[in-house]
Amino acid sequence: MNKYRSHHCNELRKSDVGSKVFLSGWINKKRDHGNLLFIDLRDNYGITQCIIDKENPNFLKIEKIQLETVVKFNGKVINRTEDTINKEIDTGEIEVEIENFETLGVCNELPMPVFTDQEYSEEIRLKYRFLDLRRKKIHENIILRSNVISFIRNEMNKLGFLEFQTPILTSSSPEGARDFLVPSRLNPGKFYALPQAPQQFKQLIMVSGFDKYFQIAPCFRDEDARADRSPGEFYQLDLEMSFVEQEDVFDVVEKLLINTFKKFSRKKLMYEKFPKISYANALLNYGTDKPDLRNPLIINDITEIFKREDVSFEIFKKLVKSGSKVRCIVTKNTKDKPRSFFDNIDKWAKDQGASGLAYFTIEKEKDIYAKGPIGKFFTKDSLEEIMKITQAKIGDSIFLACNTKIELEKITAMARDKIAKDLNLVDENTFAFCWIIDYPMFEKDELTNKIKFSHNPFSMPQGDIDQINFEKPLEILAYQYDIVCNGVELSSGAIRNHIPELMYKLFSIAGYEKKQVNEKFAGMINALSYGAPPHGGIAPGIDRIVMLLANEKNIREVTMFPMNQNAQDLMMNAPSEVNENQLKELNLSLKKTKK
RNA sequence: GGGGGUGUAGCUCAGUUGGUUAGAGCGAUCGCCUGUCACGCGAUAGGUCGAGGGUUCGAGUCCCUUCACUCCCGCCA
Repeated sequence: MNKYRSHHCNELRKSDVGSKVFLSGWINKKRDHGNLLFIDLRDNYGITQCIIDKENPNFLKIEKIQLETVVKFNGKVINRTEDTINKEIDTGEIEVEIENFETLGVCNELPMPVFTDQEYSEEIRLKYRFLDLRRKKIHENIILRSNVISFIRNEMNKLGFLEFQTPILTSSSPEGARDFLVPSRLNPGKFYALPQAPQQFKQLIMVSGFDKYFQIAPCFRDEDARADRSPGEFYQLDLEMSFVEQEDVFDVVEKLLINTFKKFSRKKLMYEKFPKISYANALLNYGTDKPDLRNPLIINDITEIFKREDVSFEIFKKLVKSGSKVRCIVTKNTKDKPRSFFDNIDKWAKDQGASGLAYFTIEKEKDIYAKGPIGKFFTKDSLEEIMKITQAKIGDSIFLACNTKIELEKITAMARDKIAKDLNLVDENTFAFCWIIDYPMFEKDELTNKIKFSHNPFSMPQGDIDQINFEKPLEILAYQYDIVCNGVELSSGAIRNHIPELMYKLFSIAGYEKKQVNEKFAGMINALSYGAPPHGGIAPGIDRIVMLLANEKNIREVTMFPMNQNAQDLMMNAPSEVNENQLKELNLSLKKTKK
């Protein structure tokens, strides 16, 4: 038995009544009745109520102890009377009668209270993160994170994956996000980069013959923060497998995620087998490549309707003639919704910078007709055609917008969320996973008009290699895939291109000469020339998985020591200035900045 | 880099149309209280109203500039 505690603070029960114990923990709360004092003593495991009265010579001293002081109490476990039992806590049937005490860690006046349900500014929470982390909700989130990670690690081991560490100091790569750079003392003027992901290393592990690899890998990207994106660093379950096709990766990850989500959440899973949606269809039907499938609304293209003779909605017809498209969202059985419902959505769309959302409702008296401001422009036949394309029924309403493809995707995606919210269509108690597949290998940079890799330059293009038409690079699809859950992008992965000649070819389309590829991806391109197995993998984001499981909207709620939006650690004062000597050793000098 | 929101006591917030000495709860300090579990009661201390400038007889409140935090866009192979 150690000198600090015989039991932790969530251990004593009725059966312990009468025994002498000693507990250590934080003073969570005092209730001082003047001649009788209740103290809630808290540790990682729970709370035990301790009690002392003025008969005890220590009473006055204990009465003065500040909240959050760390103390050790010696005492006797006593029974609580029936009417004083606290059912809220596990130790609520007993209490500890304090005999004497020892202060183990003093506490100054607190900059923020620990025991309250109040929200505080992030600034104060991050500066005093060690106090913030004592609070129940976030304390439990961090424990959840630990449990999720060890569960995943265990599952991966069971599946025969080997866990390896890869370098943190590596080389900068030209593709992707901005790198964090680390100057090299021994190589003046040269820099390491922190890895954006262990991408090349995990492929090299496959070339080295290890067959199945995983790692809970830190990834570093110098990009601006969002609620679901930490600045600087985050963690991925990085995994890679040899001799696999896309479906083999899907099998492993799908089972792993289903097991994990079933174990750590009570929410329902909408699909036990993740639906697969092509990138092109995702953009068409949801307006985004990270659709929230809890939302049942679907976007349809009805451009063709506006080429018909019997449709007289001239504004749209004119735009369609000049290349615009028309897409629509059907809402089920909304014919009796008040006018304000429709107008609010139209007004909302205008607030988003769109030209609004036109709408009509399909009704039937003798014949089918459209009711609403633009209803008169549609004939019975054209409405029947719309109903065929969109699966709309009588009593349903149709919201439509006309614009270029990209603008339409943007506004319809937002409208889909907005309308579902207004109609309360999203079941918050559900997880809806899906795969997004068939990503294009290349895309056109809107600014420069140049062809660039749309995702991972190491992905394998689809189809027979001899048959690929490199003249039309934008039509080449890749074995590249994402997992999306509730509209959150959880991971992306690919079957890799392990054929050097094909790699050079694809890089040349994106504007890289063979020499550049050899320089920038030296380790990997070289390795692929010495017997590389076909391989592929994926990397689900750990932080976002825990965020979903903890039902949090902000990634800092599941991160122990996060940085703020400006990538500063307010507790550790990072980043900070360094002294002249350090700079000199690194062969660096600082430009004078205006201040 | 751009747009929105917020900034008043240690913490969370209120503060009307610009008008007397800027308030409350929690926390702190002091006093009373033997069954509370958000204990109760009374008192005291605690303020550069984020900062700077302007309008005005008068600014927490209106205007301009600026800073911090946050959400979003850009960015995130």
